[in-house]
Amino acid sequence: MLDIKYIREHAELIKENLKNRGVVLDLDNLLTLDRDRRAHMAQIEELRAQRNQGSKGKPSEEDIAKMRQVGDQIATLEKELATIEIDYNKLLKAVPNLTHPETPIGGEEDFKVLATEGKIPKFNFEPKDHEAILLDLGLIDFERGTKVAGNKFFFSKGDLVRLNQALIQYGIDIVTKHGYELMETPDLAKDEILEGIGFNPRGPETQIYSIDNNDLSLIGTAEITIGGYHANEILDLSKGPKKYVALSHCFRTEAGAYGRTSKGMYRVHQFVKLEMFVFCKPEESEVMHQEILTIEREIASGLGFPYRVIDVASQDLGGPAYRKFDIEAWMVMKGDSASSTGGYGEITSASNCTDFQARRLNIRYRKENGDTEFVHTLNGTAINYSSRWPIAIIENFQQKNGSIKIPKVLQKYCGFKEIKSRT
RNA sequence: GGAAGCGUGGCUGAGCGGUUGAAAGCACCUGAUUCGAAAUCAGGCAUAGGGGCAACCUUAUCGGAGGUUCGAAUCCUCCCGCUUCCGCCA
Repeated sequence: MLDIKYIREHAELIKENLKNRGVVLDLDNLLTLDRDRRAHMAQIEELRAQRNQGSKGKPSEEDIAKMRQVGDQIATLEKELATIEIDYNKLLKAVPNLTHPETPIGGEEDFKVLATEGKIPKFNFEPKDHEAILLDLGLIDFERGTKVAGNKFFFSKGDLVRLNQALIQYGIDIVTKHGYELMETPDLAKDEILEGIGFNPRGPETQIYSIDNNDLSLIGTAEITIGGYHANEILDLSKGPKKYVALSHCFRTEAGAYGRTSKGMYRVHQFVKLEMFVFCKPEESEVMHQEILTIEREIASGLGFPYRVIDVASQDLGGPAYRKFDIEAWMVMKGDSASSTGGYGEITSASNCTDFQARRLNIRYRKENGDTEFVHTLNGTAINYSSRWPIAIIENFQQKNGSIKIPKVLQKYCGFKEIKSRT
């Protein structure tokens, strides 16, 4: 959520930003509602002042009659105000965050490549996608996953499970080394927390599973629970930013997702993710954004598959992000023609959300002069399993004989150097 | 899941329909006293919104949301949380 004062005073800039982000929204209507809202508030306050004055001490019968009238007027105005505020809040929450000046303007394809690392593998055999490899090795069961929980759920088995655990151990060791406090979070959160972070828990376009007869939803990422962790708090950031790394399950309905990019574990309803989250002062957020990206690269580079870093374009940012860096790993499954051996697929996303989330979650910090100010929040993927990180490993390090070489850094965690068929 | 009790400012804690944004104490800040400190004395000490160049004015907030009333921290309803007891259970 943006500050209405800022919107009021920078209407043209906001309109430009809406255009750049491809968001259609009637800003003039919001400004009209804002004026109307404040006018109503002024009137109500005036009448309340009258009533407060009139109701002091023991009023006479005459005063009571008069105040009863004032009360009726207040009630009428309050009803009008409530109606105005429904539309006002809906519109205000729909205004996306401002955009970093260096963010490329444009759609999904208009990202800017900031860095490329590693060599694209050259296979002296026909490489397979992870689904085929894992099925051949007997380490994944989609059919029974579907039987038990529905399409896009699956069972992981044997050494794949050990690989998953190793990935998390490896990720935890690297991130905590950088001073991030390790947490495990609830896998469910209240709708108000989801909304504060910028998710839409219910409604036709939601990506979130919600629980019936309850205000709880399954979280799509630990970003939700860690953001909520400090909701309605005034933080002490005098000793530096608050940095967390949190492990949770992630649940996504992925409504409408289909086609080639949904193959195997790329787009699933449930996975596990280790997520970094930072609360910091506004002047620190750009540096923290770089730090998160650096840690993500350290994790990816250690595993040894090729990847690139992109500066995500304006229309692909989502509402809360001011700027977003994605790491995309090379994956065989991403080959989009018979001639190509692969393509890039997103494995991390690091967002600087400035004060957009903090404003709604009411998270501030105490400045040295005693004032409070909204913090900036940032989040970024450290690593995950049952989804894209194992894909990158399995597809890049597959061998001609159908086995998978395990990156050296993982071997001490999982206790084996390769995954091979047991038959 | 059932029953009872409770949720008031940074903390302790009064108030249970009418100058109560809220007594008192602790903590904290300023000043007096002191060579300095302690003690003592005087004063200050919540947050957010709206208006005003400003001094200032005004509204809201006593777990949350509604309701009753001319008027609610105080009464009613629902929700959330905490404590204790019972039940159930990894």
